[in-house]
Amino acid sequence: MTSFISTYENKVDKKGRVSVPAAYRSALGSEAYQGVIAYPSLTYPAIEGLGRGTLEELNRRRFDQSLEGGDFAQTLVGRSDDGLVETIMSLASELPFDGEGRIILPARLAEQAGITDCATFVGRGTRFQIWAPDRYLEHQTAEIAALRTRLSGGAT
Amino acid sequence: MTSFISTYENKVDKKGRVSVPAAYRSALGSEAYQGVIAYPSLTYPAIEGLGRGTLEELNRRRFDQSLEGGDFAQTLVGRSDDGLVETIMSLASELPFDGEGRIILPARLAEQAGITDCATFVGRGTRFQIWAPDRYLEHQTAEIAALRTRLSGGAT
DNA sequence: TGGTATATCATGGGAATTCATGGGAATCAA
DNA sequence: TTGATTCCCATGAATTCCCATGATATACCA
Repeated sequence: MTSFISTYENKVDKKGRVSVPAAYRSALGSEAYQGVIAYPSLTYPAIEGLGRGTLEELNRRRFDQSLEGGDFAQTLVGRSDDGLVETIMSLASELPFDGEGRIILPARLAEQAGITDCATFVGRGTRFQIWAPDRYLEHQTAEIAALRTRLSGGAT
Repeated sequence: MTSFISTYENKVDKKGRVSVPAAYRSALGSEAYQGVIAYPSLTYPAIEGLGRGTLEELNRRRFDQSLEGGDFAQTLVGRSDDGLVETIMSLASELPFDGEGRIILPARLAEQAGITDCATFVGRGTRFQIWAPDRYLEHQTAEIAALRTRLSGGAT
């Protein structure tokens, strides 16, 4: 299982290129396709990222499940209550690495996340996110505060 | 299952390197990747440590669980009630051993734990902690006193 | 039992490699 | 041609690798 952890802040140059942290790249090491899948977060001003292998496993499991359930309609015409997955698929881009392990952030995604000249890569386990550094700082502060409250109130 | 026990105090050199106690290293012996995962404790001024295998299993189970439950959206956007795992992933670092079994403490983690030139490794079973020696001493005293009180007050 | 040899371990410093970053040349599309 | 994209190479800084040392513990032998 590919695991993305830790956070890194890298620069975005004039051409829109950013180095994907070496640790993330080596986490993807075994995958045939060298690059990542990116799509906008629907809940935060951020870009979501996946390895290609993760995306494929997701789609395969979803496909299998709809066939086993006999829901052929969903498989063929996507008539499903869960439009979320399909919407994301349409918004997703394949971003290949250049020789130095960089990707080019699609303008639409960068804009939506408010990313200009710096980008923060945030590991989330099986996926990762790319934020504008200042927005992430803000978000992270709130995120940790919420967790601390919960932990001090409940179990360890 | 890897088991970390006992307490060790080691030096941190100018480069931020510390030897991981040999006993901990041999506890990880069977794991393919030689190193540990570290993240800040959210309740103490300390660093928490795990074997990589533990982290991988955590991510794998989370991934499988969301797919089997048909919650594909969670896999894609992490729309979930527990931000706990995702927050920890963002705060965690992979610390590989060098040839001598040392790791480099990330500045952020060391600072948060108040560690400068010495570090105390504390076995906690399936995970371990790294403390500043003086803070740990203090914490340990309180911890033991609290236990004594609880035990003498409760059972015969 | 005493003493020595051997292995393991924590620690230190210097050299070599990796990594992020920047710019220019080559390629492609229109 | 013109604009954009991709490929290739250069650079400095940070990191990792490699070897050396001393201390401690363990094994071995007389």
